[in-house]
Amino acid sequence: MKQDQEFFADGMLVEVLTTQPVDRLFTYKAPSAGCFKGAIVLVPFGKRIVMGLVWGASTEKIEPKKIKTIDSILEHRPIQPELQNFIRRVADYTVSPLYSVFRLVTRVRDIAAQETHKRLLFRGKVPSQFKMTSARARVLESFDQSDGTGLSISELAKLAKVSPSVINAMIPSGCLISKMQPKDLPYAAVDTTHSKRPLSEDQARVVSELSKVLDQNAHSSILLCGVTGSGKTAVYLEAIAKVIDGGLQALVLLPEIALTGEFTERLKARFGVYPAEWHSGISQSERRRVWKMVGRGQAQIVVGARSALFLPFESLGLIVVDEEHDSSYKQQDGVLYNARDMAVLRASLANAKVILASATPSLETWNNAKSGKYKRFNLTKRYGSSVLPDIEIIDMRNEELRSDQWISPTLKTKIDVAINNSEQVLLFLNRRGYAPVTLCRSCGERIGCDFCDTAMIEHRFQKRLMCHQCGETKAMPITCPNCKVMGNFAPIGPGVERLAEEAAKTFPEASITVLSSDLYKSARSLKDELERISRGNSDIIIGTQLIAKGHNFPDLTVVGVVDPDLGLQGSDLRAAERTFQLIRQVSGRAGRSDKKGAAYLQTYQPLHPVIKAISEGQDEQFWIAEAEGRASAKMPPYGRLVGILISAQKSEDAFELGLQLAKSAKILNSAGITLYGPAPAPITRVRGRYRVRLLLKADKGTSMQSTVKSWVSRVNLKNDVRLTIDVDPQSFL
DNA sequence: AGCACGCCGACT
DNA sequence: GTCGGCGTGCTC
Repeated sequence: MKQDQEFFADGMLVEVLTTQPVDRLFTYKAPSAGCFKGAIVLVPFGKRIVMGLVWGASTEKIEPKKIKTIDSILEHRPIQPELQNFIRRVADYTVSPLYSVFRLVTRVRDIAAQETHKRLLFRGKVPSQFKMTSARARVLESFDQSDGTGLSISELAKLAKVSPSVINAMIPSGCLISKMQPKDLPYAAVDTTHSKRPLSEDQARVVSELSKVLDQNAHSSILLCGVTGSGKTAVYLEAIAKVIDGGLQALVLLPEIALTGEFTERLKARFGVYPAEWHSGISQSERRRVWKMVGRGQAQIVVGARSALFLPFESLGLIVVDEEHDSSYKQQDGVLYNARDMAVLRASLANAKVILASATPSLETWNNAKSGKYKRFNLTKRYGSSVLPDIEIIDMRNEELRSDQWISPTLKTKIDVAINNSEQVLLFLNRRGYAPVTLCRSCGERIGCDFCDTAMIEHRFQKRLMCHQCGETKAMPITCPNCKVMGNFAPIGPGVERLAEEAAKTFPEASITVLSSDLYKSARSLKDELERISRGNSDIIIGTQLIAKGHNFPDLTVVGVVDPDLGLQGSDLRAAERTFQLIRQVSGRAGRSDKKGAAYLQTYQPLHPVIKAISEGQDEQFWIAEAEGRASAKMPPYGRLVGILISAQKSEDAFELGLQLAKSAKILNSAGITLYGPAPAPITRVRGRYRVRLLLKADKGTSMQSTVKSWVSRVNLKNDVRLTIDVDPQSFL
């Protein structure tokens, strides 16, 4: 909800948060025209002019002659108190300096620049004696299909598939009108009545219950839980419609930018217009447009990645976090925040609603719903006539299979049947590349990365070895780096590329596609490939977790989970949960439209709780068991964790700091925090830097941040030693 | 982050 | 003498 801000007249003293890496506020004089709290300004700082945010009245006593005056105020409206509070709360929660969070808000080039203009065409009347040609007709037709906000000559030429000269020749006749327009245009208004689709009984029930919650004038968090194919999207699109009708803005977060294309088409079909998009694939000029329009309320729906959470909305009414359990919502560098949790925080500060949507919610969210903190709505049936796939276990202990093969005889017969019926098959293996390990047969040497403490993974399509930690590649060596024997290397274990090789031999008639993030240069080329597959141009699709994230293949009836045991290894806190979510999602890809599907899990551990829960459809039982395990160990969400990672060029330097911190563990203990470590990180070296870890654990109710901050600030970091604090860590590597 | 200041070693 | 290496400290 829009709010008016406090005003500071000429010469009044205000505190300003700058983008400069100094963890404090600075006092300035308000400019002659005055300024509002929340204004984005330019201020003199040392010898330079930097961007800043008017934080509030200054209470600091400082030498008057030191105080400088604010240079200028950006055209942009002052940011809402809600966003200012959000900046502060995110900084506190993640133990980051304020300026680093402020930088997430202003990470747009040229927002300080003056508004520029460009020439755009609009539709005019066709004069009576106008000579119509097929090219000219195409131009007018393309125009009528556009959203009416104006097109440049080159855009129109591209749409109508004509040369720009055709268009230029049409302008004098008056059927196209050329006008100078501000470069950053408002987004076309959403029409919430554009195309209401019929909802199933199940969906209609949830929409009507949800509406009651949306009508309340208070913040609330909602878990929208529904099996794959139950139509969660259709439900939350109606929630968005309701919020837009109420004059507020909506933000939809997606975990993967590859999904935005399909999603924006869906919004266009429902609301008649494309939404504003915000993610790393968007051009600088489009970013600036989104940023400005969001602040004026002229972008009603924004679809984006986690960073969209920091946009300066004029009046935010709803945030939807789709696939809320997805681990990519956790930012892995800079400010380490979880976009799902911060979405809930921002919605509460903005007095807005938040909908967390998932077929397989995170244990955190599941627990919040159970305790009543979140309202939970369930979609229990698949939309239309489609039914959930059968899930069967293939007990690998009873299958005869060579050690360099991974498609069991049982799975092979299922695939044969599907292909004979012209149906599609999906083989899921969460491992990129050809083989995860390459060994020398003569001496047993494992080819490792020169900069990290990890194995190099063979990528046969690129004909290179690749490090999945740092991205470094090198050619396959000719001789063994250890024993110098020539060309005697053995690939160990499967990757998707190797599985594809086996599939090609086993099913010589089938057309096979491999989907793996490293095989596509852009989101665009991946999207094209997904569309090609949807049209049925592939019999067998082999993919990593990329394919688990919501893309529909209508002819897909058989899903083979090649190695479901893979994710269960390792000591990761969330290994079971993540494996459950991943296999559940992948299995759900089988059988849409009107064809029943089946998923097969090739496991050596058919009695493992995760495998059993999935095959027996006991989702709730799984959560209950997982919750019990975590609660008894006081692990999240029933306890709190903060990870500390120290890295340095020299292993001793990192350890020295770790030990120094451990010496002052007393202040942690008296605040109810237990310290574990220091210990070498599981991956001890990444990009040539040695890593040492510490882990802090406390009871659920404990607020750890301020204690951790003062504990860490007691030590100073020398030369190249770096320390990061990770609140609610998700990875412990 | 950037920039000035300042305290050392190596050079025209 | 004085040029420039980069450790230290400051920015309203």
